[in-house]
Amino acid sequence: MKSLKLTKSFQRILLYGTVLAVLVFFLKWVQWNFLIIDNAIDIYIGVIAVLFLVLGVWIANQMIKSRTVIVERKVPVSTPRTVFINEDTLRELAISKREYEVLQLLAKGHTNADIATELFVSLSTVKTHVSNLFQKLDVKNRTQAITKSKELNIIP
Amino acid sequence: MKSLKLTKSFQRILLYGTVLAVLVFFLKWVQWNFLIIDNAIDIYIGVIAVLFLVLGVWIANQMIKSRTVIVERKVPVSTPRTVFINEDTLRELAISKREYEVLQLLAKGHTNADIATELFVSLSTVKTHVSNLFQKLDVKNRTQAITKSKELNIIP
DNA sequence: CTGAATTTCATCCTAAAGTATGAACGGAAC
DNA sequence: GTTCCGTTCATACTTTAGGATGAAATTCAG
Repeated sequence: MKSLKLTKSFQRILLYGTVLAVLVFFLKWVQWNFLIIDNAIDIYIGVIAVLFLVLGVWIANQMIKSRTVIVERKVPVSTPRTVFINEDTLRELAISKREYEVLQLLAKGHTNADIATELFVSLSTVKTHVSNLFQKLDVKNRTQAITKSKELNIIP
Repeated sequence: MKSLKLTKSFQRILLYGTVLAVLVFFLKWVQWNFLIIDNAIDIYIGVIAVLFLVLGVWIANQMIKSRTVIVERKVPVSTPRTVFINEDTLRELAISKREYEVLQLLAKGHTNADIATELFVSLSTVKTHVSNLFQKLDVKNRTQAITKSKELNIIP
């Protein structure tokens, strides 16, 4: 990246140098020819002025290709849902892996009995997990647990 | 707007004209002084060249200012959630106003007793509404009702 | 290895949810 | 008017959820 930039700068310097050299030779030639005509010094100076004016414009254009102003524009993007799970919150609430599995199934609308079957544990175990979840989420029932979990982005 | 732009252009032309006039006087003065020194024509031409080079750069900058490119950059903004309620789905499911009120409170995690109190109706009424909702949503309990309602975008 | 946290399970009890059925009332449409 | 629909309410019953408590097995870091 840096070598490329240096190369480009070098090329530009070479270009400018060449242009200046050609210009100097051209000026010397113009000076020679115009000096034959007496008192044509004003015309000569005019030519010089125009030439350097154009050169100045050209150089400035080369230096600043175009002035680009970037305007940020806020565009609402429809997110499919909150995709990102807030794992920090999950850790803060000290919800264990197993409890989180229960929470996920609970949020799907499964009953405790369903969850017990799916996780191959007893109904008592599920109830324990659920009760612990309620305490950690600071809610009183499973519907509040679902709502709060979605608000906290700890479930999709 | 257009008159303002014309005025600005006029001001710019006046500015350029004044600068040129001042420059011409300055040049004449320089020419006068330098002609005293014999063969100082090269130095004089150098001064002219530098002056008009700078002038060219300045003019180019002035021109570029009016050539500023504005690029809009779209910044995605995450919407809080799906804001739009799918009222078509709501009508298709034939969910009545009162049932929808119950559904909204239900989705907030309120118990049937809470809903009864808030809507000034009896617990029996709420239970009836809830049962009807379950049938219309084709679910078996309130947690499934919440999940499905959110999926169908009929509640926020 | 020991202690803390996790996971597991049980039992008892209460509260809430959910089902089924019937009925009364009012408004809008036919 | 009467028919349909939404809303209201009640009663009885079953199921599920939730709370409290205790305890055993497992895991895992210090």
